[in-house]
Amino acid sequence: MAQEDRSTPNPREERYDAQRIEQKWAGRWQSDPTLYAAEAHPTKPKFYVLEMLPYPSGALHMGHVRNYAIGDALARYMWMNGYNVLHPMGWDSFGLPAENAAIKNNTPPREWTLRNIAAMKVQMNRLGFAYDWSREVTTCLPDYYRWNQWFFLKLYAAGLAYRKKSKVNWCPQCATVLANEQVVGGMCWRHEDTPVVQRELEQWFLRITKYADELLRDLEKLQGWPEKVRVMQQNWIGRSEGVLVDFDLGGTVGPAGSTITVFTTRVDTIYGATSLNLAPEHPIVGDLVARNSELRGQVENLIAEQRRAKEAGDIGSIEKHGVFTGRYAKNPFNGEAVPVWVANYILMDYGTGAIMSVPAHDERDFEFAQKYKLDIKVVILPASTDPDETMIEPPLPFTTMDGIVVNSGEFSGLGCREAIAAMAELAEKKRFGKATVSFRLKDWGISRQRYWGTPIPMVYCDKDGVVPVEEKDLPVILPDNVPITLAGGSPLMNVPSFLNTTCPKCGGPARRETDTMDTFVDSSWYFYRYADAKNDAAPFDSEKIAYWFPIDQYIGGVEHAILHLIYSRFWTKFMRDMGLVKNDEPVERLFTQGMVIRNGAKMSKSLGNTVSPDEMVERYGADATRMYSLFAAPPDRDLDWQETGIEGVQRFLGRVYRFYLRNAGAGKSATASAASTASLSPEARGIQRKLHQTIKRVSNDFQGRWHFNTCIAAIMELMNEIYGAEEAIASGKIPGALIAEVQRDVALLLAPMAPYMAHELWEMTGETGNLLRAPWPKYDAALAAEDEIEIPVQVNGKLRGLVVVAAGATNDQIEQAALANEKVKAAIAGKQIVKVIVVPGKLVNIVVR
RNA sequence: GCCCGGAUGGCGAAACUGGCAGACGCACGGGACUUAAAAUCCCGGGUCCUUAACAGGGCGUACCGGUUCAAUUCCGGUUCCGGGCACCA
Repeated sequence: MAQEDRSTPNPREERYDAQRIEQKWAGRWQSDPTLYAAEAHPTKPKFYVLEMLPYPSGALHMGHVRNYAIGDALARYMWMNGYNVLHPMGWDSFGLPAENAAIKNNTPPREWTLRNIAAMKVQMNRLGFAYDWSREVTTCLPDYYRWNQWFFLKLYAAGLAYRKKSKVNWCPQCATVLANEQVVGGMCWRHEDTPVVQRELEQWFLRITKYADELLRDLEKLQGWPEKVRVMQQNWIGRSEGVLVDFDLGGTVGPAGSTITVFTTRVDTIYGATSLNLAPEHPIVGDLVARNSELRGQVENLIAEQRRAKEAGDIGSIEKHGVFTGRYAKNPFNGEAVPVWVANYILMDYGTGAIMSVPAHDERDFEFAQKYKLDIKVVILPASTDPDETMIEPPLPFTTMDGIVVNSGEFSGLGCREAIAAMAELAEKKRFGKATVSFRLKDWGISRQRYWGTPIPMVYCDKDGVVPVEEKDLPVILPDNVPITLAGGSPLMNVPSFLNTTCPKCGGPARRETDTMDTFVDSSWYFYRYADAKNDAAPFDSEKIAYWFPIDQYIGGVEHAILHLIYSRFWTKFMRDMGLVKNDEPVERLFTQGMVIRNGAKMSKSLGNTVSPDEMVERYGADATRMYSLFAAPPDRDLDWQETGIEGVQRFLGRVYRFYLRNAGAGKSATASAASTASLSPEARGIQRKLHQTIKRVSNDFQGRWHFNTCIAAIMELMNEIYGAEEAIASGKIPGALIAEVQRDVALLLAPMAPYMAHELWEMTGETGNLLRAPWPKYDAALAAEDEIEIPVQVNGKLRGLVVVAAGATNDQIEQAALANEKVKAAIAGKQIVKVIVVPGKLVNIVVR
């Protein structure tokens, strides 16, 4: 084999060959499992950085790459800043797609899932993400899901898991139940075209509503979360304060009682109530219409209509109508009898399913009352300092809270807010009502009639009823070889060896629960398991949690702002109350990155605008792929993927690489060590200044707002300056020691964003130590400072000239220089100077007349 | 309807605290190197007007108005785009 001649540059060497470099380092990194291992450390500060774990669909998509590129950059930056970093990864690996795949390809869900995990792990490693794989969590394996079951038993024991028959959201495509949170505009969150229907089923619920108040209140603590997410959760919890008031129907009505309790946030308007409107599904409606078949039919129609509207997602826009029951109810405040109606715009699942209708002061009631010519009684007037003006009739409906109550007996003359308090007090005293709080948040239905999930560890015994599995008998193993169909009902019902068991109480024959858990249970606490992933005696050791928690930085898509993040918060609060953890909240700082889009639309298979990470890595390398995803837009904004953009980043990396190649051994050949600033040539001083300015900009962006696009731009500027100084380098005006310093620091600055390149460059400079443990470069403010600065001079706010002054010039000196400028002189010639504004170091504005 | 974002060249974007609008990159045009191409390196560029050219001037950050010596930035109003919530009583 011919030896290559070293005196002539080999063109293949000059080329930046991403594949060669990245394969080499990937091999080294994977052979050292301790490289990214985190351990509790006595002196180093800890930093737990976490990205949302993926569902193992089989391949990463660009959204993952962006998410993980951000997290990895941060993790590497923190390592280099001396932190003990925990940066784990895992797999949200239960869920329906595995069953669909099983049917389609005749592959068992477990096999399909584990194969996908293996494939995606290869992708992640190829991309160079620095995860501590010794802490890997795979939620579909018994060593994880047994703790789901364990937690379920604890929740059950605490009265926070309960079973009830209820109307549930059913997706015909998934053939299973959905939580309220998974219904998006009446459609299944997974099948945008499939309307969700209502079914009545026995379901397991978790009592998240017990924590509703705390979940709301603690949002205040989450100052490290995006405002947007906090507002979304606040809306979702939907707390509203109101008053319950009992209206008496007079005499016996039926099993559902003889009073109707309404919920209102505007009890101050109760003297204006002119009817009482019930949800069609309100239990008392049946009693009210029992003796009238015509009415019964009409109510049936209302129920059907409401259900249809709910399924179609357009409840909220249907025309209001209703039927009069022929009955009257007594307003306990003024003794008036008001007609009782059943109306299609009243919902059973909010408040009490019954309202008092106040047409004068509620838009919806107003619309309803107009249609049926019901009375409209004004009881609120505009507040005014002028008593005569107060009597002006407002345009109806008049819904303000800033009004004065009138025609309301003893309450007349009060402001709305005072009236609400006084009326609530009276209601409570006279025992026909009380102040209360209503939430939009509902308990979390976790039963799924599916195979590929955590079995709910409960048993049904004819003698003892519902009995929990004993802790020592966990895990309840999900059996293999289960025939999967998408017909209704859990596939586990057809597995006798699973279904038939013995009662933990009496030992007699019993049946297992065949429903499995919502996969959001898995993701509600997985990040705790990372802290102690191999523990087989407990979900985790509380001391390890105390060290690592809360998560310092969580990064993921905003699509999880409600579901995953509210369940996780709930789970943490429950674990805290159990005494397992000390933190009230799981996540200190949350970052939600923007979507990756292409041609202005979200990437999706149906649009055919997807970009494959594998293809990008193959064509441009992992570094270019990662770096482009950081460069193309600030991380919180949507990113429009453009093929030509990634080429630019690749070109830049090549440019950096060639700079090192051409100046190999710069440091060694240098005779002088770090030359003193005074002795540097102007060219060298320019490079030195730019280097320190660059370190400053990059460091600031990492610490502050994470605008990686601008820190990459800063490094590009530095390289442009270096290329511009090529002659000075060749002529020796720039000392080797300075070039070596640039090379060292640029390798470090690139390390979080382009780790392969950074490691290669680091090695090229002759360094042998682990780059991740090398300290992040420090800038010297004095070296970064400019000697002289260019100051724009404006005349009447318009740019008229530029003057160069020393960096420390006084305002007087700057002003003199500005007035001496020829262009400025011309612009102010013949005019009178009114004022001269000097902003030190920034600008001069001369105001003339 | 309510709440939250956003709007800057042909494109992605920058301007962090009210102080030169458009850094950096893409695409494009020109040049160097090459037999040629690729790669690489260098240069150019918001827009309109005046000019043979050198230059110079006007306009310009969605739109209208305000505050200020000075506004992409602050205030008031409007439009469009994206997201969340929605007969929630």
